[in-house]
Amino acid sequence: MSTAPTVYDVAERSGVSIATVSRVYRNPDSVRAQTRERVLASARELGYVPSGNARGLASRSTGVLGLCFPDYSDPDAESEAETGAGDEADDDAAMLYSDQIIRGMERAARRHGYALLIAASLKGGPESQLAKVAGRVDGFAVLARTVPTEDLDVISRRQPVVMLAGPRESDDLDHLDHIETANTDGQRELTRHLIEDHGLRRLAYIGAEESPDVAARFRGHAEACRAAGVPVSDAPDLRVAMMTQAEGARATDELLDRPGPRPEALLFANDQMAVGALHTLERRGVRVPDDIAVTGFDGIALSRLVRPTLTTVRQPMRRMGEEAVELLVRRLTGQQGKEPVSMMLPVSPTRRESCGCT
Amino acid sequence: MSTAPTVYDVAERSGVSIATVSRVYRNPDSVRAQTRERVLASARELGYVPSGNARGLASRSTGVLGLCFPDYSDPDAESEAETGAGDEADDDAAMLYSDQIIRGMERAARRHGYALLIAASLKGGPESQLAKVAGRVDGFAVLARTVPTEDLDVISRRQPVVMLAGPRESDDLDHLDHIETANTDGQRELTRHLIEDHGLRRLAYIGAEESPDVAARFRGHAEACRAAGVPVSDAPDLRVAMMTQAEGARATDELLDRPGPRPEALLFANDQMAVGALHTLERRGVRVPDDIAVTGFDGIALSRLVRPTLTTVRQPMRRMGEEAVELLVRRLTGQQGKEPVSMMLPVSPTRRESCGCT
DNA sequence: GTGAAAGCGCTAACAC
DNA sequence: GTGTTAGCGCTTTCAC
Repeated sequence: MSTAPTVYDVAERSGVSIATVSRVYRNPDSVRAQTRERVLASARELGYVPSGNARGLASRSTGVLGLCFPDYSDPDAESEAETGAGDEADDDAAMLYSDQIIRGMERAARRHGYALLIAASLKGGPESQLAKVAGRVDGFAVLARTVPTEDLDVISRRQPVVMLAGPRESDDLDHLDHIETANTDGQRELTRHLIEDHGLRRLAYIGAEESPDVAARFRGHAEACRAAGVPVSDAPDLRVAMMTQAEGARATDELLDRPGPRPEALLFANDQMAVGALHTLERRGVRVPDDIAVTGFDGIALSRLVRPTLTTVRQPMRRMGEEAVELLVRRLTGQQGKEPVSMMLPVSPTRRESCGCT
Repeated sequence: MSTAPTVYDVAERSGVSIATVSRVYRNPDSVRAQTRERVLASARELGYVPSGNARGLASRSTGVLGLCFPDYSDPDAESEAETGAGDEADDDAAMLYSDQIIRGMERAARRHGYALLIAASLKGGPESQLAKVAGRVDGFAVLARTVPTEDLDVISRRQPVVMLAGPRESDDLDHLDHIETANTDGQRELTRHLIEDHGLRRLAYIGAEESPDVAARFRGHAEACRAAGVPVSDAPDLRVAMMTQAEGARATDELLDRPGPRPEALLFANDQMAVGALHTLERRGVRVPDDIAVTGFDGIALSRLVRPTLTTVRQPMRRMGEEAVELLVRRLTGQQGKEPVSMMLPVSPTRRESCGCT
């Protein structure tokens, strides 16, 4: 792995100038075939590969798009741990959000000739992965709430940034492009379904604290309740810290142990919690959906694997990745005006067994 | 997006030299706190982010690892298309190999402070994605048969490269590090199970042409047959071009229509084909596993979703990604000797319904 | 603790 | 077609 050969080495070995070597790689047709072959030959002999760094520096573009997402490793490990024996589903069947988005972005990036740089953002500060990614790509997407707002603000001044999933955080970031899913619409429809089609009226909503996504979903829930004349509080009936299976299981116990009539339906702000609830309910001998309905949100693979299968709202994460890339590419090619773009992707309420359908 | 601010801008604005600005980002402690704050402040005001390219050029390292994988988009689209209505499983539940490997690599890379650059390799030539990736990373992994051997040969002279899945191709690449799974062992055990535990003797093996993985798997199959005195040919009973569901379905028809006694078991070289076979068998009214056993290979998520659930051999793709990163990092830090490493990861034969178990 | 200066390997005018 | 010459923005000795 001594020192990598450079244009100079190749130029010297093939008796041309470095400019010609460069041309062979950038625009082969601008070099006489014979010369080109000679250059390519010595490049091969030397083991020459153009330095992406030097190229990027000189040409001011990298041909790479990026994605920053939250460090899910902890919650993930946790959910794996408490899933318990016999249920390997979480381990490899469950595609995380980030996986889906990565896939979508990679596909779209490929179509446009870009590669994809991915990194989970750990710590903040100047040493953050965010800065690293930002410094190495032509533009990138960030999963909402992954990084401090102010950092994004700074970075978005020098390159296109698109925020994914999760509403606009504040007016400060109003100049950022932004793609979200129809959280409110999806939850409103699901709640309406429970009320009108299944005749349920005692609904309990469970979500995390301080999550804009949860807030949007709860808003839809509340709207549907009010529209149907069903009582609903101003906030979720129960708030958890992390939206994991463990927390969903615990929340279910707490809800069932509360005095007063048992809820007819448990509406969770995500699938993971709903799955945890399913476990708890089975343990307690409460039948789903006969005794109580359960719904989730997201449409993760696991939602189709559990029994009963989970009624949920599917989010088009893959498409979100694709749209993000399309938008970035448009920005980079100047096809997109100055105005910030705000896009809302439709979701798909999916009725399965846990609400009493089928 | 005008022109991005540089060290010079920050230096000037904060009244220090560019060296100091650089130090603030590389080694904050080597700068007096007061100076540091001043620099950071103007950086923030200017919207400064260090250029990864310039950094990489000057320091000769990128802090990025790479992965090149084959362009699966065609086969994937195909399998999605023919899956037909009502079966959305393929669409978002099925994690592809590459997804699993990406996840494994990303996790491991993160632990070591690296980001991950991923790219599907399309065309060959100097313009290939391979060269692009190679030029932008400190080291990378390649899914077997993704790129021409000679290209790898050249590149591996200047940076660590590890081949994933699939045996050594040739002696030319003997100096490359290499991680594979125990294809032969896994298939041998599965075939043995069918013969000894289920008493089956008329086995048909279906695999692709020219795939080293298939060759290794078939080898295990043949060994198990011979060890049990079961007749077996020198090659798979049927060879397909692509290992898709469609081909698996077609192959099943062909096999069942052949004259002579019907096979007691269909052993496919991957899960996708086996799933296709399941569809065909159901259509023809052949019961699985009562009338015929079916097995796959890989352990994709879909294998657990189909009915009957598919007996298969699970490959630890995620772990493969992790091991690849560990190996690359060891190479980069000089912790790994000069000798090429060759690693074989164990697989997990997984007995489910389609072979008659459970 | 901070500054000055010499590259890192390539691209992009601009000449020839 | 091909060569010359400046940088691109940073890191890195080596002085001070």
